Amino acid sequence: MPLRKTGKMDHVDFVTQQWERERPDLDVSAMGIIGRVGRLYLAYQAEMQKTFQRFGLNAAKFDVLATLRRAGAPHELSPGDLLKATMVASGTMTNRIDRLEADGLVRRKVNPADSRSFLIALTEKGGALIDEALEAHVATQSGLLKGLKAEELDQFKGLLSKALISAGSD
Amino acid sequence: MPLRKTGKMDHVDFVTQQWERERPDLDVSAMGIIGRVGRLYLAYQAEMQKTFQRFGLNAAKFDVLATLRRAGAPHELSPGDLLKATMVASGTMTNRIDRLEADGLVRRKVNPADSRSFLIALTEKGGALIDEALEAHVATQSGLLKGLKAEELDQFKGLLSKALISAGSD
DNA sequence: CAAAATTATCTCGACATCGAAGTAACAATA
DNA sequence: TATTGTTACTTCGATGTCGAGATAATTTTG
Repeated sequence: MPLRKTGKMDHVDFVTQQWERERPDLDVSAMGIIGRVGRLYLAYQAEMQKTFQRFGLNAAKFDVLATLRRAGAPHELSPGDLLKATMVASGTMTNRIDRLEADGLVRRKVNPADSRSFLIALTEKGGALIDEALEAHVATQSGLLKGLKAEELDQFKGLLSKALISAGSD
Repeated sequence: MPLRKTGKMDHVDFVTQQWERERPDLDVSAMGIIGRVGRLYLAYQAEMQKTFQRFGLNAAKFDVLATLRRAGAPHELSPGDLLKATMVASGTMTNRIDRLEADGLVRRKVNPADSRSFLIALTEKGGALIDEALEAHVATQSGLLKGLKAEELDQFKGLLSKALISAGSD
């Protein structure tokens, strides 16, 4: 008789329970945490993507525009700077810049200090768009967390930081 | 003068601080949580991928094999069942099954109940591999969380569940 | 029972990503 | 200054994903 997902069990509970039946020799308790982090990440991505789409953007484009914007005036960074900030591969960044340039949201300027490089600069259009999209984005993010009280958010943030350290990140 | 990441500030703190300087009108507190969930997800993925690679797998293949394994004997599901369990698009699942079949880890069997469909079955090789890989995987997951005490893990799981509900998932 | 609607899977083109190799410019050294 | 090494970015082939449309089988309806 196969297990069924019932009542208030979420998907991660269901999977964990399946494993406990099939491999009772294994301790799958960590999966309850890590699985939920994964589900939460996907839920956040899906919701934030809707916001990006309202502005003709996706997460990749938003990422680059936002990095330029929060770098401060004159909103110019080299591809290498953007690489470090966004943690993508080099070819990926070239591609992202190409597409943003095609959209007229950034432009490649000569880098007087180093002609192997460029300065990627927000255009006027790009700056206006990211400022507007950002406002919607932070509203979306606040909405995603509105079910948690201030005290819970503090606790949550603390545990996330601890978990990041435990995972060897940051 | 650009901000610098210093001392025990993590990346998310750095980004948040940049935004507070550039857009002090916005409340970016939610970003501190959602950003950390993202970083944590990436850290987990990177580490778990190393385990998969030791067995010649990636997350996509592991996902399918594990779904078949935990479904219980006879370890057969239709592509549609796998679709529902793994939340990928239909073409993605076809591709995953093709590759696993090429590796000799699953095979397509006729579905006596419905000839539009198939049964995707673990081969002996696939079953042995996923059983072995799973043991390594749960060990990896436990290791990722070893910096948290049992009480913290309980709290964390509870907050993750609340956050999932708040995000409208599960 | 035949026609229409639904369902299950596959096909295929578009797109994003990675990362190794290529190109060009800069920096260090003799 | 000529050589050698390093750095910055781009190119390009492989891979994975999505999702709309195609195909074939099943189920529902008249």
